[in-house]
Amino acid sequence: MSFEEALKLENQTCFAVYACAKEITRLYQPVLKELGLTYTQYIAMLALWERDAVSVKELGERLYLDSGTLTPLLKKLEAQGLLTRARDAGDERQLLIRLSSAGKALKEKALEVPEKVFCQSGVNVEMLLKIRSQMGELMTALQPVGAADQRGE
Amino acid sequence: MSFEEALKLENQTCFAVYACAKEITRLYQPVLKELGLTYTQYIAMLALWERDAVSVKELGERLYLDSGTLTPLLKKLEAQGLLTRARDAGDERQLLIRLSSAGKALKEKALEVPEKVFCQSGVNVEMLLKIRSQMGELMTALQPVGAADQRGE
DNA sequence: TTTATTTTAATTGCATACAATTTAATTTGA
DNA sequence: TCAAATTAAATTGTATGCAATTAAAATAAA
Repeated sequence: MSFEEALKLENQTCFAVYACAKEITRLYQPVLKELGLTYTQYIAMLALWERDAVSVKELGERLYLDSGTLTPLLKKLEAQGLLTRARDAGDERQLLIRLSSAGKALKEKALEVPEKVFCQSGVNVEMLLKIRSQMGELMTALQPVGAADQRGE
Repeated sequence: MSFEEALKLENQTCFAVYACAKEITRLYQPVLKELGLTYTQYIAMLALWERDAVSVKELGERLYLDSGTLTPLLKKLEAQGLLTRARDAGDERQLLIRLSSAGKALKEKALEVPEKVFCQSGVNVEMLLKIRSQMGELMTALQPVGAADQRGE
């Protein structure tokens, strides 16, 4: 591919992924609105439904988000009564996020989200699974770059 | 897959794409910093290098961005001297975006961006092409949903 | 122990994103 | 023609997203 071709928008894999990510969150939006959640709030709740009483740091590592994003987001979820934020008694640096009963209860309503979104999309299961595995491959291919610093390389 | 499994973070294709998109822009960031551009500004310039003197609307359709995002972004690029913003004489509603000589000249420096980013990533060409075509498929599968309104369905 | 370093969140500042509304210009229709 | 509807940007308001800095707490090291 020529340098010229390499700059065309339609040839950018980065743009394809970027555009898809936005389109996907757009698809979720109306469904999540029924739960009173934004997309980012939804994935935060997904993480908490899997593992409760975690620190902001752990949550951030799982969601690839830092405290700059999570602190205000978690404050909003706290204001909605879905979770509590309290310092860890053993290590006051850490803030433990715990689901409230309302937060746990919301999971029941969320159970139908994946199917609803899937039905609204024109995607079949095979494509979905293929994409997920491919994104996983891509992520592991990209991650070492940033992770090298942490390992001191 | 059970409803329970369907809510696990690692099973979310949406999250996989969302996380990859962020990781990709992170990868571009240091390379684009040398050009004085953010990722979104970069894809806007890519579009303009392909076709100059376009309206905000046309640019928005190609980038999947609306005027709420583009107006401030284009004002910044104008302030950097990369483009001009002027109403279309034929239709005063439209704002025509035109590259300045500096904006056109920047393309030369940008020619090496794709390769630089590619080399920094641990991705091979095959994976890249496969992902791009898959994202294209996904986009067309998702687009009809939103596009139906425009077609009046 | 007591200072230096590290760790964890919060904060600050900047740049998106996008829904909803507003404004100005153009086109449609009665 | 001229009011109604439509279109294109800009604006407003809310919610991310992240780099960089700050503050507080814990750990390491001298």
